[in-house]
Amino acid sequence: MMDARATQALSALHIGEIARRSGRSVHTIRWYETQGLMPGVVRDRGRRRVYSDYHVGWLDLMERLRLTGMSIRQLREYTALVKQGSASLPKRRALLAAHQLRVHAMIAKWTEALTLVDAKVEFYDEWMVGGVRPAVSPQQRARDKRSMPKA
Amino acid sequence: MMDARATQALSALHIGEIARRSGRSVHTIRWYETQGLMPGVVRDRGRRRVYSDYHVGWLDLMERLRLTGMSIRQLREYTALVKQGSASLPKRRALLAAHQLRVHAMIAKWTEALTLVDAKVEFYDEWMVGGVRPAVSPQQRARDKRSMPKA
DNA sequence: GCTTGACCTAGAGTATGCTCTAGCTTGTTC
DNA sequence: GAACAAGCTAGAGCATACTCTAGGTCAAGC
Repeated sequence: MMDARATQALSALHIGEIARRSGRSVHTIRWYETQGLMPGVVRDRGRRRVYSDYHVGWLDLMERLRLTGMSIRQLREYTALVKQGSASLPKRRALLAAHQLRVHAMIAKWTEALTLVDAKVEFYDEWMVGGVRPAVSPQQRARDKRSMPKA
Repeated sequence: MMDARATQALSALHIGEIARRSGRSVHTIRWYETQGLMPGVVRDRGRRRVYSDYHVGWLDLMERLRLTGMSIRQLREYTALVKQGSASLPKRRALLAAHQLRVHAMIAKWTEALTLVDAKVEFYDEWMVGGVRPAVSPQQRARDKRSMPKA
């Protein structure tokens, strides 16, 4: 049976290992720390950064938030809240919920923007098949599509 | 009844007007031109750029493609194809269709990334209501959500 | 013909988010 | 105790996409 020290040792990771597990470079992880995005990083006697499994999950969250368009500035705000402990729970929840709303709005915007691209593709198809430029402009077509999505 | 010259005159726009109509700055529109993103721009006797209604629609398309993540480099490729005339129709269609696929893939990726944020929000809710940190990690919760979306 | 506003070119500056280099220290292995 | 990998800090460099400045030109109204 493993004792607490052994378990602790198993989840103590140096920067190279956490870089490998998170798919980032060591440079990026150190830069994240300078930007205030890495809570609870301690150092060993040789001043090396020591991470745990927690940080693998943390970097996963950071990646997802970045991927969905959250800026480094906002990630810093969120990280600062996490560092404050459980008193900041309502604020953390609000920050993430606001982000969710923004992402859903962005998806709606993208979907809307794609209507014109859809229309362009169809327009090109007709043009290629018919050999002549179709009369209806893709802009008009996109408007039609939006107003009558089920037609 | 309007003759061809009058119609032409009506749709002849200077850069300030097209900036106003497209919601961009004149700087940006000139910069787009240097980047090869403005096909068919002619000059008047005083070397001023002359646009038409076509360019308003063009800038709308550029905006939608940018918004959905297309890079300036790819917009340049697309514009170059448009400048080549109808011989490039199959390539244009392919470029736009590939972009559509990328956007749909991106939306799927975003939706997937949001599962963890959803889980975090629920986790915070429980934590706030219960006063103690819930046992299940948001990472675990996100995994559960993905594998059993209907549970 | 002079003022005024819009336009012109060339190029510098900015914001964001990394990404890498240089030069040095530390821990481990033989 | 020497070699070597991995880590450290400070700071430079880079890609993308604008955004703006400086210094001049042009057209239209008075």
